[in-house]
Amino acid sequence: MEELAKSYSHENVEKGKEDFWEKNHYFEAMREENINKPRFSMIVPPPNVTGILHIGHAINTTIIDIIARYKKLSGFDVLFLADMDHAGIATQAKVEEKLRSEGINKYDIGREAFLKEAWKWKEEHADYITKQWRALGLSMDYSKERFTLDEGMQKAVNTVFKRLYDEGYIYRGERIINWDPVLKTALSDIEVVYSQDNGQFYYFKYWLEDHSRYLEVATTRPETMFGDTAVCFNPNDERFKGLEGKMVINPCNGELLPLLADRYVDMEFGTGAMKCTPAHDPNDYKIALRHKLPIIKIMNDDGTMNDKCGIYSGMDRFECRKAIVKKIQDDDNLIKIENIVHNVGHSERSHTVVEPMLSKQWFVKMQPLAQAVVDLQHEAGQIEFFPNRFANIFENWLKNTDDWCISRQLWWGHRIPVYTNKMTGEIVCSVDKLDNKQFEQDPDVLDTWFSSALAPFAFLGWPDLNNPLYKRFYPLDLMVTAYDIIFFWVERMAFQGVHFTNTAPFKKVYIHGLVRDSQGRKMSKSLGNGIDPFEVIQKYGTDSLRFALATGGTPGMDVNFNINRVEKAHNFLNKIWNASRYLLMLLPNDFKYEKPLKNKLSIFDQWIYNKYYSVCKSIKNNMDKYELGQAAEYLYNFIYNDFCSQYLEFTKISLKNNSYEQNKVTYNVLYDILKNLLVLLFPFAPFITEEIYQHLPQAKNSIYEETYPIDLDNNFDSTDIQLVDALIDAVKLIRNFKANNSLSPNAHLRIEFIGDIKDYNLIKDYLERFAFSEIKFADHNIENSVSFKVFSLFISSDENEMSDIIAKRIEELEKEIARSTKILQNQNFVKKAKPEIVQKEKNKLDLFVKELKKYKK
RNA sequence: GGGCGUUUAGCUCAGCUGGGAGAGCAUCUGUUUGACGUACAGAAGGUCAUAGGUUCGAUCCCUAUAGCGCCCACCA
Repeated sequence: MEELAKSYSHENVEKGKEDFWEKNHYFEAMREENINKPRFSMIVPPPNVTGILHIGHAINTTIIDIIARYKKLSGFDVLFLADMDHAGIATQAKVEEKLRSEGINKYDIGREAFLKEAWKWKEEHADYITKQWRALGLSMDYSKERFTLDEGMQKAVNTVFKRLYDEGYIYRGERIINWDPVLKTALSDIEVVYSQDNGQFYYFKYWLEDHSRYLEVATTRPETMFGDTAVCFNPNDERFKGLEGKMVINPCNGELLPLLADRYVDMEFGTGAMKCTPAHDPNDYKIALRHKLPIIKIMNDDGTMNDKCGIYSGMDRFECRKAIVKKIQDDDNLIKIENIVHNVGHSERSHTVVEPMLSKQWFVKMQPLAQAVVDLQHEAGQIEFFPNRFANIFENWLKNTDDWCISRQLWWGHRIPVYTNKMTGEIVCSVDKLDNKQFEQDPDVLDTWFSSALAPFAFLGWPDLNNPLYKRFYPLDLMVTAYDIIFFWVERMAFQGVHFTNTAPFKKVYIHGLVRDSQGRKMSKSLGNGIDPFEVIQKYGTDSLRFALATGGTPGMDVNFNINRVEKAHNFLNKIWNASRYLLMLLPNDFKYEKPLKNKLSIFDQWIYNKYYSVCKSIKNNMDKYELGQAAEYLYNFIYNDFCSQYLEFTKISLKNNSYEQNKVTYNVLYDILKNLLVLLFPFAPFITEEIYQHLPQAKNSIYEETYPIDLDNNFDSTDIQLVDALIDAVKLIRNFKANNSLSPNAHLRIEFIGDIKDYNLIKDYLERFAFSEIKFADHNIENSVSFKVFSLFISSDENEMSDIIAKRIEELEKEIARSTKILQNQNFVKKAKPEIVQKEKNKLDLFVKELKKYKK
């Protein structure tokens, strides 16, 4: 057997493992040998094919992968599906940019040629993403990889569209939408990001037609004044009594505007008089409908003013704002300019200021569809959120959401499957493509999220209900995603799933937080505080990054990424590496594992098994709750402290002193526990555990073929276990004592040990070795046999020193006794506290008193 | 305006059903102990944001307050 290298090198360990696993089909779901196992299914939130995976992807995929590997070793047939998103707007913007840099305008080459370019882009970037996935150590099923724009998805999307269209849930209508003048497309409400921007509030004079007086009207957007068709005030506003129906002069163009009263206007805000621009403000639009006002669009798609704006036509909207203010000022109609901070909507993608605009678009009528999800939640509680608080956020959104604008004025995406008959003008929605000689297809494409919403079922083969993948793995068992795409994705998957498959598309949703920098700031290019996961991997390895990400925080909470944590993880892995190396050095060449007989186990063996079994239980409990950080913490502490610091050290004594026959037991225990520790750690750090595993005697082809330890029998003599705990405490006390008294750590002390002694020699050796002290056992078989916890009596050769120490100890004991007595004298405590708590306290007091007696006799 | 989260050691964070406050890093002291100096042994460091309440008992439950952060809505 090849030996483990002297020191842990993540480069060597991680090289080639993904290939090995993949070649051996460990990542594939629905292999014949697994078909009788219970299933567990997840998909990765499809990353955009725009390119680079960031630390946010890393935490998301790491969580999913840990669960996938855990489930796999727990005996499930796991589907962890690889997929990517065509990311309409984002990708199109990138491709356009690339073409521009080559001096190509997309309109010159046309739609078809542009799409060819986009597909080329997709192929290149998909390759790169796959490489990154593999670097992150993901165990996705690549053989079933899907893309939101692949053939199957086209069919699914068109099927969904047509059904919603036929059922009246999709309609085309003219409404105020959010327009991105840079990308020249409509956006949905949630693609608009609001920020508190500095701005100006302009107060203008609106003269009455007869010039008898003027009204003050304030606006933040003077450039829209060409689109004004009224000035409004609240009907209860005394200031404007009797003015309704009169006309005022629009100071930007001299045209007359009616004054009208509408409840919408807030008397407290601004001047109480509001200009109404129906084509460029959703509220104004509603007012216009109520009062049948004309609706005038005054802007082009690129954010320049259109021909309704006289001399300003063709001017950029912000230039126009300045120009109009200047003109009004020159006309002496400017009253004042106030600096304000107000909420301004920006495009999520281009970051430009979004222009609300009247536009004919396709919409999904959300209320009935959303309500179906809410109803299902209430009836069956189908989707379980973790952490639970996100369930309310999820539901509130569904209850309040508006219609969803799904059409985008782009080329890259699912083209809307609606056609106009060129001859008859008839509108036809069709799943299959219609002949373009006879029919003209709607030029727009669908919002990317429209297709990714179908992912849970469409990626599994829907609408083919007989697809084996769909039959076996739908609905998904778990969806893992960050809270920032609950509205974009989780909600929409939910309503589409419920509508088309009559069930929630996933049973459970695990929501994790965002990764921030070590000071909790959002990572951003301008701050230069971004963490590139692949740089971290290069330096510390994937295993370390994974472990750090899994233990860095708690579910639902943002993680402040601290490189210290990765270093800690790396040191931890090094620790296991070396512990394993030590063990492999020990084991005889012909070692064959035999389950050690219980009655052959030493007190130390029993002790470690006991700790091991209980830690297994805690780990499994937490893994099942997806409390990965908690599970990893248990594992970390067990490996560092119980296994390495304590048990490995114990074995050094017995291995030195015992016969080969006895040592065989120790070898078996060591082997057994180490092997299972590798299995427990495997989900978090798959590479190093696989590497070590393959060096173990009797290793199978891969650690993948091991099973997660479960159903362990933990029936040991608690007295023996307490004894070892007591020994550990004793060593601590002695070391502590030496340090506090400026004695060298290996200074010899004579120690009297009080308690019922079983493995006399072992204990003696142990204490001599780890406490460097001679042991004298006093009161062998004294009256109580459980007093292992407290037994320390130090005897140094120096009598004075000794009395100091005893005095200190007595003081301590008296304090403890006082505390315990006080609690126990409280009748309410004795009456009302749980009996085991009371008993615990009594036992403690008992021990303290007994120890004190020893010193005082 | 509505909702949510958070406040624990110098820093980054754990703390699962209420029963003597934990880790890693940083700091200080010591150590060629049978794998590991990427280590080992130890020390120091906390009014668990504040004020009330419930309870025999509160970091944990309730109420208020404050700081920090997020989400939704949105006023021209």
